Amino acid sequence: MRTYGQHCPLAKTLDVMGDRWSLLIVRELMIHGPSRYTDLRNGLPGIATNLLADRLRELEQAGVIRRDEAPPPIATALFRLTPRGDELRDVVKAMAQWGIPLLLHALDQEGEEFHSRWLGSPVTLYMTDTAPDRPPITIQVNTGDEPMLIETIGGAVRARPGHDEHADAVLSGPPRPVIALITGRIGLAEAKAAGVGYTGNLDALRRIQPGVAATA
Amino acid sequence: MRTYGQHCPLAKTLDVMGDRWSLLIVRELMIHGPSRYTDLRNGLPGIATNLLADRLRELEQAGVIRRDEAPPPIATALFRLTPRGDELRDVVKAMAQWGIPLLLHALDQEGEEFHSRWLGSPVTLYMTDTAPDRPPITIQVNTGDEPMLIETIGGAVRARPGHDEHADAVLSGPPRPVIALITGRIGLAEAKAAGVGYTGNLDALRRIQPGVAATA
DNA sequence: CAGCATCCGCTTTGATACTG
DNA sequence: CAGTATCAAAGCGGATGCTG
Repeated sequence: MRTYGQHCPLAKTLDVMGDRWSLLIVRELMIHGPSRYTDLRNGLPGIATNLLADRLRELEQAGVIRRDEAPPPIATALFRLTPRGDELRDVVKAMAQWGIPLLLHALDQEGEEFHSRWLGSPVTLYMTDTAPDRPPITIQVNTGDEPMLIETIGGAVRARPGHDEHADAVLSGPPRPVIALITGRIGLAEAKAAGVGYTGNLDALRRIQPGVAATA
Repeated sequence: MRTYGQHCPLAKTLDVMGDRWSLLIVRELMIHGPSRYTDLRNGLPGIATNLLADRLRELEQAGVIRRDEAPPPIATALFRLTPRGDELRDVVKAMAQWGIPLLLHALDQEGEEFHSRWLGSPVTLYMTDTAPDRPPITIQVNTGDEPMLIETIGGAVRARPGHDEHADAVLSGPPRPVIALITGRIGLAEAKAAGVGYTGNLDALRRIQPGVAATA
């Protein structure tokens, strides 16, 4: 293993998690929960198969993930985060937050080929339900190629394709201002000016945006 | 530039900051402020000179750092974080926090060659003065090869070699439990059992430990 | 087919030497 | 001091093949 050889906590973390793909593997496990080798492969387009195997070994050795062999009859191994691996959530969140402007900028650049499912990463990585004890909420988002639902579930926030007649709020408009509004980069007024329409109660949105930092 | 090609804010951040040394350069600028090329080189033992030059170019292009040419007479360029670069503080902090156990583990392993100056990274990266409006505090730490002072200054926390007769508190003992106590991994009772002695008021310590997360 | 290991060409990194 | 130039070694991406 190549290390920085520095007695610094940041350098130590990079010694373990600084290799290419490592943090993205952790992201996959955070978003989707325990996953098979192939699930990870599908979620990480471009990774070489040997690299994925290498990384999984290294992360297991570092105590970040665990490989659970499934029971003998059916059986394919499942990879899941250890508690120690789950503690990387703050790291992933901080990096995801920093990346939101890059994401918005990329949307401006790369033509019109936006897929609604891309909402998944910003939402799941970046948002937390700050009031998990209150009734769950659902926000429907109409942007891009298919409607998406943003839902709270057990303190976390998920996004999945779908629609719901009884959503607490409905957002519609071009991807860029919609994402900027969702992630709190712009306010409602600015979003409206950029073509975002909504119905329902947007307090629901405020509940799942960062700000209060309910992680601690 | 090699990118992951994913529409995910984490992947976008890694596209920019995921290369080897990049985050450590940012760390140097966070700890020491605007720095010359040689200062960075000294703070990053092992980096190849061409890599440092490459990274500085890339980070400048990404808007993370700025290169300020000094005025014509004297003159050597200074590198400093842009506001956008300074926003990486949460990322660095989260990674540093995750790395504390690795640091402690490394101290157990690597013989007795501990240098007190290594306190610098954990302290500066990991701690924040949660009460910057109150009078500054000073904690003297006697561990390793030379006494260190931990001081609050303008909301930040620094560590530097030195001693102060009038420090608010004095900690003494073996490096491992001292660091664990400082970073809040263990409590006072456990630290005492591990050979840590103290005089003065340890409330000062509590003021600069994480917990309340005064970053937002 | 899932879960790798192997081989190969390319890119990135590391160590050192050299220059304005 | 602040880099550039050079070259070997390591890491990575892609394809392929092997094993249950």
